[in-house]
Amino acid sequence: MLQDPNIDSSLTKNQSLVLESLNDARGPLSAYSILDKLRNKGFKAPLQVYRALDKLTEFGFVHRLESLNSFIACKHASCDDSAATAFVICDSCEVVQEMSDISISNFMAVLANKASVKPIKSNIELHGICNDCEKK
Amino acid sequence: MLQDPNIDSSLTKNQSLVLESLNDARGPLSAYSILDKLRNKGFKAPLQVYRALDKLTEFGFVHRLESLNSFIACKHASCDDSAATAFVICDSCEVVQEMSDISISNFMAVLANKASVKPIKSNIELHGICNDCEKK
DNA sequence: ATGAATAATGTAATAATATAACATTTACTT
DNA sequence: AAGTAAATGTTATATTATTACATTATTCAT
Ligand SMILES: [Zn+2]
Ligand SMILES: [Zn+2]
Ligand SMILES: [Zn+2]
Ligand SMILES: [Zn+2]
Repeated sequence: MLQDPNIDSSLTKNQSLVLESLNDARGPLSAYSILDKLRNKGFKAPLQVYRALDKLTEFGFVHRLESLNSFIACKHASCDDSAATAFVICDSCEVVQEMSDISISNFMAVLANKASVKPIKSNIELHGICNDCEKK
Repeated sequence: MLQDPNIDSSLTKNQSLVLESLNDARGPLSAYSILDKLRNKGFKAPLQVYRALDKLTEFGFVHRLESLNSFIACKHASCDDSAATAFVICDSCEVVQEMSDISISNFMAVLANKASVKPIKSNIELHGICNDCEKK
């Protein structure tokens, strides 16, 4: 084999296929729509997708959008554990912006402190109408 | 009838029953666990619960926890539309704290502005381990 | 009061999302 | 090569949510 077809050689075949699907998509995908896209690559059962998504999420390559029951490839070079991320979702065109800056992490740290909770994972999703859709 | 049994007389019977279930619960409930609690009050189908939850959410009496696919009664006198709310969830004991102050609203307004999006609804959920569970 | 319009409900069927269980294969370590 | 851990294949099932359509209750103008 001349070249590793995986984007990241540490990924397994199923993980690579799922990540490619998400990278190719212009928006978030449900697990079952990923399954449908990968049926011609041999995928037959939802668990193949969910297992790959679990790992990809663990690695930080994929995020789950809780309010949409769907998944999206990380748009950042690396969303390490310390960096909290927020998603801004247009309810009209379904475009998702992934925002990740220190002010988000700081805000969540303050919130955790106020609530006397040791933070594990934060989930911030803002639904609205994007500029382009608003103009129409 | 001497007295209206509803907490809020504007609520219908099904809405009141669902809200009472959530008020009685010590944590968030799934729609199906609400259904089970209300079978002895005549509930037979999930739609009875989901329809009541839709209205209660619209009125601001109930919030949906997206990351848990579950619902919780609002702990504030009134969570009006302008006040963003954040939920802090202990992954060990499942206690949920509802936080609502102006800094949360301000933070989401800044986020919306950065993303050039007109905000509709925000969802902030922080998972962690609460003080009590941490000590154990 | 009466009838039209609106809102809420009842009920059955089905769709959409996610996991459990167990056998098999592959990759890594020694 | 043998042993271990990780990943995969496959079937069945659990959980969450909605569609569709008939019925009943409430509201409001006449
Ligand atoms: Zn990311
Ligand atoms: Zn848009
Ligand atoms: Zn509230
Ligand atoms: Zn706790």
